[in-house]
Amino acid sequence: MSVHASIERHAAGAAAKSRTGPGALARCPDCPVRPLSICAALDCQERMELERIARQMRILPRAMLLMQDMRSDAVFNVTAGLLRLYRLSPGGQRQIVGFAFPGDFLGLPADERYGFSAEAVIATTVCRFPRRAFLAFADRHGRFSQALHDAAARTITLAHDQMMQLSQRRADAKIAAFLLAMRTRWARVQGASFTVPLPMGRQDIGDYLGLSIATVSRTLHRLAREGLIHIVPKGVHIFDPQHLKQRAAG
Amino acid sequence: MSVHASIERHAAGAAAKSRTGPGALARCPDCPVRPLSICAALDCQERMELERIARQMRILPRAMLLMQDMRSDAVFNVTAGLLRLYRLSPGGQRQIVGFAFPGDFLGLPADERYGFSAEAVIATTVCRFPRRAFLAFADRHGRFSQALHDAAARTITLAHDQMMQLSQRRADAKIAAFLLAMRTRWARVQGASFTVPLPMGRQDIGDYLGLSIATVSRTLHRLAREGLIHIVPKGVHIFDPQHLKQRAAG
DNA sequence: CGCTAGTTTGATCCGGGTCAATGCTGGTGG
DNA sequence: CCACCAGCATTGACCCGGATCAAACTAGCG
Repeated sequence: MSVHASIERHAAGAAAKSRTGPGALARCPDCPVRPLSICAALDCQERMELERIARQMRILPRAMLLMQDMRSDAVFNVTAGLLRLYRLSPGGQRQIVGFAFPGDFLGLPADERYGFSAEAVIATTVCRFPRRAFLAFADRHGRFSQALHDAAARTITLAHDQMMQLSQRRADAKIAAFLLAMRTRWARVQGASFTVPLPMGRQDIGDYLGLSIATVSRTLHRLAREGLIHIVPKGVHIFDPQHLKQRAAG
Repeated sequence: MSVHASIERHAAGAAAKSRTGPGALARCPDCPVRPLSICAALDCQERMELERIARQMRILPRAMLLMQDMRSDAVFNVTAGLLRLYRLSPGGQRQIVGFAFPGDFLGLPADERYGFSAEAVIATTVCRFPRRAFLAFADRHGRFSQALHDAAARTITLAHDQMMQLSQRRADAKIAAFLLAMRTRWARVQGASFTVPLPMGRQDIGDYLGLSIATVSRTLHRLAREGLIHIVPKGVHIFDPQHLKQRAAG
């Protein structure tokens, strides 16, 4: 199966009709996630220069954007949707090392090959930059390089947060911490909200937290029974974040 | 208790007597870990410029180098010894998010504050750079900036590796993976070796892998009983890395 | 309407946590 | 040189939470 299976490509400007309806691909000036992304470090002029090497891509649910150990020939900026980032252990099980939200930057590993695989959880759009041209651009623009480094540092912090979750012994603490983390990350994109979307399946949550699918389900329902959350299709309501924080602390 | 308690400071050149005996502090030209560190990206001229803002420090065992959430006023390059990097969860337990080996670079978080605490496991020496001056230097030298970014990317990969270990369900898989990882990291410093040093205590290993001290001990001895390793004071011998790899796979 | 993939829920088992006792080692002082 | 002590490591006994297996249930969707 090809890596870029069921991915549609568009030139950045091609589908731009200054519509914001579903399926529209915004050009840089209308980019909905610019303030969240590394592009926030660019001025109008520089953005136009960067846009010249960008191509927008749509990725259908379950389609793969990039694959672990393949040559990194492109880097990406997520503009909408959600990706799961995962590695496969030699033993064959999947560890989800993170989720990529709108505004997140992807695909610059230490060596020449991607460090994980990425596939769309829901319909997703990304800006694709050829790696060489992107690095050349970064080299010419110090502030942008700085933004890249900040993004890497944020990734490290998120990785450490996830370690804290993984090392929690009790399942309810893991789930509580997970829900709060998801709330925080969606808040960056959509603003604070009562309902926390969980577009990923139970299997994904389990592979992220190191729990079985059964325990994820059971624990969510236990938290619901205790009145801390309310389970809705593809998401939860969080009634009492404070109390949930207490649970996350263990 | 003060953060820099029981830490001795030395000007970079002060203790340099071109000795390499215990207690000697090498100047940059004699730096034992330069090829492993970010300084490898510098030529002789640039190294001298960077050395001017560096100060060597010795850190005694159990002394703290930096503390989570404190303002990051300096960054560090480890030249000898070993540090444990950890965060404390709100629940009060310690998660070791990594160990810093000779050649490792420390202390550039996303925001202005350190993301974790670092303390010496054994007697350790580091190069200390004032943060501002260091960033200014990096800004002037593109290749060095690049090296910094590579270091960050390697940190991310290591964090993902650790997630794989943490998410392993069986303790013997975690321990096996841990031993192999330690072997690899020491190999960068000392060259490949039959004996893998484990200067950290069982509690550290447990807090790194999300295991209790009892399980760490039991599991090590089970692996020893099965002939895969031999336990020595402050370390292990690895007889059969292949077989151990199999165990790590789960 | 029936199929499929995902989710919930129950029953059972086992690995690792916890608690506690014992053993070991290196450092200190008589 | 040896007795003692403190900190760490080892080992045993017991118990609990989450994995596993399996069955029932639900929601999309052709």
